[in-house]
Amino acid sequence: MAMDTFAARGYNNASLQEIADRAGVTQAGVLHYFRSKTLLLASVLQLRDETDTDQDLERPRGLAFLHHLVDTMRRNAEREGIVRLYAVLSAESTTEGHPAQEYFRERYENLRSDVAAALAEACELGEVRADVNIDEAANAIIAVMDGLQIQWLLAPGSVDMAASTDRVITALLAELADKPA
Amino acid sequence: MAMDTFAARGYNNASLQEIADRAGVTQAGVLHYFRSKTLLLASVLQLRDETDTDQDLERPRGLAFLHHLVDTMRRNAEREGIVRLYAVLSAESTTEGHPAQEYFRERYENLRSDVAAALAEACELGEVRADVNIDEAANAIIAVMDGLQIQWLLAPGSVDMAASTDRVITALLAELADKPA
DNA sequence: GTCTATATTTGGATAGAC
DNA sequence: GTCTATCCAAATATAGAC
Repeated sequence: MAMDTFAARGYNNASLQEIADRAGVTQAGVLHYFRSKTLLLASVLQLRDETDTDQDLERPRGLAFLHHLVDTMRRNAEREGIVRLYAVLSAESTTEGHPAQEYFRERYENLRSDVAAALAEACELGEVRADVNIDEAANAIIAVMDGLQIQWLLAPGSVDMAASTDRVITALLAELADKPA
Repeated sequence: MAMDTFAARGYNNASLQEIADRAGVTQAGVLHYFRSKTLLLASVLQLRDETDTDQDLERPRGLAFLHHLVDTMRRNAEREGIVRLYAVLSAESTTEGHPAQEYFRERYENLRSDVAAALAEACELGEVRADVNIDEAANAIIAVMDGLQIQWLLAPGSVDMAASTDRVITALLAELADKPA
């Protein structure tokens, strides 16, 4: 599977040869199916999205969504491949002309609005105001998950991804609920 | 300068040719100086460390250290190159056999103990107990900075790195100060 | 549809001239 | 010390046989 190779090596350093070997076909065979390495990457990302969205049929709201994020981190501690895939590709995508740049830009945009909405719901702020505090907190929650994954990949024993994520969410919620009072 | 090329392309995708062009020498000239691409990367990372440590002669303690982290994020918003260098290389380093893997492992280890110490000092917990909460919070603070950088590189207008970092630190401190009471 | 063979380019690295 | 020239390996991609 191509996904495993991209996960192990990133995009730039992954060769079609290695991907082909792992899939049990020739390098030319891979290119016959996907027309280029870039399109192969796009297919891998699309496949992962479809697999993931099949699991969460309905997006939970408010606190439930935030707890769902913590659960995902807990599950991720058992899926090193997927964690590395996203960690490496998202950072790689910030380089000039990377083929996954648009993908990750959109991905983060969606994540930001989802998390911000969940935070607002959890605080019962409704949609009254587009509070800048909410956006800052949403960005921070997404960031902490991404950053923890890198630390965890390098030193799994020193990082509890779910616990640290939960701590940040709890702390931020306390602040958000406090201040407007 | 090699740093700029690694920052723009990451390690894998950066070619000695491009580095040489930017430095105004030939590709062979670069390899004469640094014996291999791997050693060149090591030199770049070492140079950056020396440059940075010249600035902070003495490590501040407690709250001052945490505020220093926020200041660094504020400064980083004006140094896209350095931000990208670390964001891309640290994620790349989690792949198999990456030459910067040991460097980042140590770097995070040091960061974790520095931030944990600062948190303990800020809460006046002294060194009484190696509280697991402190470590979770320290990991989270480091993580939020790393994650924010990736989001910021992809969408600078949507992310205030310093503000989000400050928010997380403040929120976590409030929690830490609360609970043991 | 998957293979073999090959074209084409590019990468890192070395040898030796100046 | 930096250059030119070159080597070798690896990568993406294409053409055409089966």
